[in-house]
Amino acid sequence: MVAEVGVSNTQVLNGRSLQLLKTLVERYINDGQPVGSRALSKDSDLNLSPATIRNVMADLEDLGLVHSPHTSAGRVPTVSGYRLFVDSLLTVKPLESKDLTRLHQGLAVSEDTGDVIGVASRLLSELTQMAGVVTLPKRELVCLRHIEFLSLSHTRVLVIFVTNEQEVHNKIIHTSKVFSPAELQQAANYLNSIYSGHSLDAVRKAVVKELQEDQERMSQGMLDAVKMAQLAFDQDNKKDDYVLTGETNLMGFSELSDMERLKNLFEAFSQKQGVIHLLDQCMKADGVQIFIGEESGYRAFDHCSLVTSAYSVSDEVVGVLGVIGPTRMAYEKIIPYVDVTAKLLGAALNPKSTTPL
Amino acid sequence: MVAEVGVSNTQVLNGRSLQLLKTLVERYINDGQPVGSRALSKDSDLNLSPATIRNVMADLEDLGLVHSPHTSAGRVPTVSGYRLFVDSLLTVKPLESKDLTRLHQGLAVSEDTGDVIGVASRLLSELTQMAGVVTLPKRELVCLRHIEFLSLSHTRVLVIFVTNEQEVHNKIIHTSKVFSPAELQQAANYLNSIYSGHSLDAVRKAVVKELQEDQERMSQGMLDAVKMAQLAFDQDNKKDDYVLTGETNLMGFSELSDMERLKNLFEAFSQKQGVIHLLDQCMKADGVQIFIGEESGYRAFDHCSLVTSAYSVSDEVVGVLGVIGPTRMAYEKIIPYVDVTAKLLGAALNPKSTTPL
DNA sequence: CGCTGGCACTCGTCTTAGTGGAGTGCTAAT
DNA sequence: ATTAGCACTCCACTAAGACGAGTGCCAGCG
Repeated sequence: MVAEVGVSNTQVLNGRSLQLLKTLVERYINDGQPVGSRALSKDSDLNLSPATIRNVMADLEDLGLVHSPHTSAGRVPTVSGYRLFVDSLLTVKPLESKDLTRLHQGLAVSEDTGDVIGVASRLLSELTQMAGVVTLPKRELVCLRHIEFLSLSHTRVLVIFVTNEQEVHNKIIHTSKVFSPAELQQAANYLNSIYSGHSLDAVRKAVVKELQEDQERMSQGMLDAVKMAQLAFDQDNKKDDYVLTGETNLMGFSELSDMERLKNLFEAFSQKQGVIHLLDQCMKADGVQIFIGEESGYRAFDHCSLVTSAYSVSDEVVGVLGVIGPTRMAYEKIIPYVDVTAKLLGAALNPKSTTPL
Repeated sequence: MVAEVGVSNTQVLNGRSLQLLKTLVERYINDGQPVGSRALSKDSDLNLSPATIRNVMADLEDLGLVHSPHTSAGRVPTVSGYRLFVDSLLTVKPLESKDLTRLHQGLAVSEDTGDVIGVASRLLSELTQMAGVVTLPKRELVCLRHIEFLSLSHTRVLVIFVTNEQEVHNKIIHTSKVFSPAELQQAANYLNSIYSGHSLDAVRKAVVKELQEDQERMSQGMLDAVKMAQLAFDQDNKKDDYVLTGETNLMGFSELSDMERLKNLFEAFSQKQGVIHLLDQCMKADGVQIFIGEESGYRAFDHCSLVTSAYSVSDEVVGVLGVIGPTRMAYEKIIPYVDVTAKLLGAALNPKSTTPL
């Protein structure tokens, strides 16, 4: 049932030890109490006496997979223990059908709520009873549909652009000269005719190139338009961001009942950049990725785990979503939640049937 | 120094009792411990023995202004006690100059960060070390500057409209027939020419009126435009909302260290509607308003106080801002913070110099 | 050699009892 | 009206003891 697995230590764990580690982790995840040899003896179907189990536990402890809070307590999995568990021992439970339908109806492609990201985040937190997080799609991979300029006053121009299906972004730029509404309209028309349908990243690059190379063969109007486009799509136009929901769910967990910890965690949430960096790392790999406790490298997350998955639109990874909860979480249920949500969100964002502008 | 004040009770408190209540509240706010007769005797400059003070305290307790946690503890102000204190006894401290400059530079009118609301909220939480909240300006009092329609697919039309200086709103509507981009452009032009510069509320009313009365004398194009406008400005277009920052500051206070309470509070924050309703009540009155503890009527805020002030643009109240913290807060400092911030925010939002579109 | 029962030991948790201090209410005296 | 004095209450803290859970180790058994 459980294959043998080599660990960093030269020693090889046999199937029985792994089996025991597995039931230990499962049991600990269930009731949060350190689990003793007697309980383990009953829970596992190995028919071993508590004494034997104690010997095995001593080995596991030597390997750093479990840990005893104090002399006369049972064992608790360490981070390495959890890691081994999720990597090799975990038996993922399929999603319950009611949860699956819940996800489907929430992220139905027909919906044009304009806030699919928010919906996905709420679904994650609702289903898992922990915190759900979804990054906004990467703008490099987002395609421009329409751009518009509005004069505010003097040289202040409001740029509005629509991406993908229905996302609207806006930014104020300062132009070098004063434009009439008609000129702005013309510039927008020009840019729309050329760049509509291209990714923002591509547009940015093209704009830079044009300004370097083709200045002489462009009309003044075209030149103005391109210059404004450059201002509009300037680097950190819209900083990476994410939607986090269900933070309050985290306040129920005993491992986060320490106010200091909780405060640090919530501060990390509102400062965002740490979380963003963490999530960015998950963009690289496909499929479900997990950070357990201190693995994340951020002190605020020391007692939390993060289960993430990248989501893709037309086979291109555009963002990450995931669930944040205490290290002691039901990974076997959370993983499929995250996995399926990522896939459905990708599908919902797909520019599919709708005809281009 | 302290005037006599009638209370709901027929009995009238003399100056001495009030003086004592005042120092009691001040002292309690300072160190959070129930204050005893001996301490009060030393703190007040009345030169009374502890025994006398005890008699006064018994009176105050009968009036429900103070309360004893248990037999041998000092007294703690009740909600009524706090109320009397802030209404009649409080000596407001002027703002420290460094805080004043901080506010001025943060809300300097020249800034066009586009996020003055967020800045105001952050300033409030930063200066008070509690949570800052600022409602978005009321849309009824916000004036339309420009409207634009973009066809998404079939009958789905994206409406974008700009209000005041630089705020951009968007919404997707479903039209009854399919429009060409040119038709949409025409409709937008028509609406802009008529309604630009009017408040959203006025536009909504005018639209309804036109549809009822003047249908026959309008062209088909005008009719379509007005119908779309109606969809766009339909009632709860953009629900009232607010920006809340510094929630984590609240996690340090001992009166909110109970996880259950804290969770309720944070859930109220994320559900928003309760807070919105509370803040709406503050729109009516001008100047600083205070809700102490259970006065708010929301259980989640039972142990919190809310110090608010409406902010106005050109003498018209458009929103509310405030500070949320534990009931035991330094009102004499918080009040001026809120007061000044409201005034500066109003000034920063003023359409002043910028010429209309 | 692996497994098991037994036993002494450790340690956290809970209860109980005891002590000290802070602060009150009441009463009698000024 | 104010005050000093006194008995009383109640919380907070500490110490001690009982209990229970679980361990480590050892000796015996297949």
